[in-house]
Amino acid sequence: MLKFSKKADYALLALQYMATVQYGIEANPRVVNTKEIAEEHHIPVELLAKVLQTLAKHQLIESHHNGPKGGYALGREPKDITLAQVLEAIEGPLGLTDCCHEKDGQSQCEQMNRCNIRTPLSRIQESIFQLLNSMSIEDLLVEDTPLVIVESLKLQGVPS
Amino acid sequence: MLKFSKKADYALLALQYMATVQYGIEANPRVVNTKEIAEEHHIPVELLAKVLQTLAKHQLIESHHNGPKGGYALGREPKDITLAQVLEAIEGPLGLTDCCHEKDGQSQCEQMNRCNIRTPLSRIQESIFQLLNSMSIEDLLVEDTPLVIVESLKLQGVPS
DNA sequence: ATTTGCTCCGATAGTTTTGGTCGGAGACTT
DNA sequence: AAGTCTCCGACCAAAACTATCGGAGCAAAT
Ligand code: SF4
Ligand code: SF4
Repeated sequence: MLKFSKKADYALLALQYMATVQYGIEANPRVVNTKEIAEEHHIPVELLAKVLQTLAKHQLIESHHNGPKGGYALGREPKDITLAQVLEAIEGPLGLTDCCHEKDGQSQCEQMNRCNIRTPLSRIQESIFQLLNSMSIEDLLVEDTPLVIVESLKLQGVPS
Repeated sequence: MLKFSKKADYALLALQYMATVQYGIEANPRVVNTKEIAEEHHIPVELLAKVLQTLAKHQLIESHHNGPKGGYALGREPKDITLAQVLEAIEGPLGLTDCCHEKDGQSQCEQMNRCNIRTPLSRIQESIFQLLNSMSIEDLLVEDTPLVIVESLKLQGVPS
């Protein structure tokens, strides 16, 4: 739990790659095909294909099925594609708990009536969502990404 | 993905309940047994039992196996039990990606070498972790929890 | 016009995770 | 000694995730 799925990971990888091609330092705007991305990152081709299809269906990328020169390209500028959008495209609407976006009656959680942790959790949920929404593909676009782990980034003072 | 498991949910529910009993407004310090919590919240008894065992093993609660009057009680004060601790107790160490706490070589992710999204993602991971660590059981302890959804809490300005 | 290389879509296996169950051993109270 | 309780490990079923396959359609190159 609380972990990205492989598909989400692949999606981000692919988007980052496409963004680099189109908007990177050595910008070379062109469409890229599935196989290219897959081989570049050692991702199973067919699975990546389906991920890209899903992204296309959600308007995040555009498919150019133009025979041999077909492929995909970003649908908008990198900064207009937030991580939250990507994640929601890949794995339905995201929610920490079963209860958080329930429209009709209590279809899901049996203990909703007796539940005292719902509000605090939905608050956390909201925070995470905003965090994910505040980052875009552009933020992944740093060339020469250092592989060191950020050991202690400034804690952005969560109010107690 | 990016969702609490039932077990984690049950754990929080149970901890909240125990905290209420011991530290709530009508404080009535006593040990509570598994069945009581389960019936109170309509949780399968045996599953909750295992969750509680796990929590006990991680020192978050104390087991008092004293025959008929046995049960569990919090091991520390509610404010000293953070959500991150609970989650890690229930589902191993939490990490958004497969790559984030790898000690030895690249056991997991095959595309780690070509990966340009690792650093940004680990930053997000870190933010979420700190968020989870900044909330404790005490924060779940509000009596009469309002069921309204918090619409817009302060976004803690992620530095660009 | 035919071939080629691509996207697209649905269906389908294999595997892992999760949710939930069972039964026995140990410990304390009565 | 009997009865309840926790404890612990093993077990099972269902769902989700990962990955694979096969075929249809389309546009450019030949
Ligand atoms: S137990 Fe509470 S927080 Fe968890 S899913 Fe049910 S209503 Fe939501
Ligand atoms: S693709 Fe990159 S971010 Fe994802 S698990 Fe692998 S190394 Fe980590």
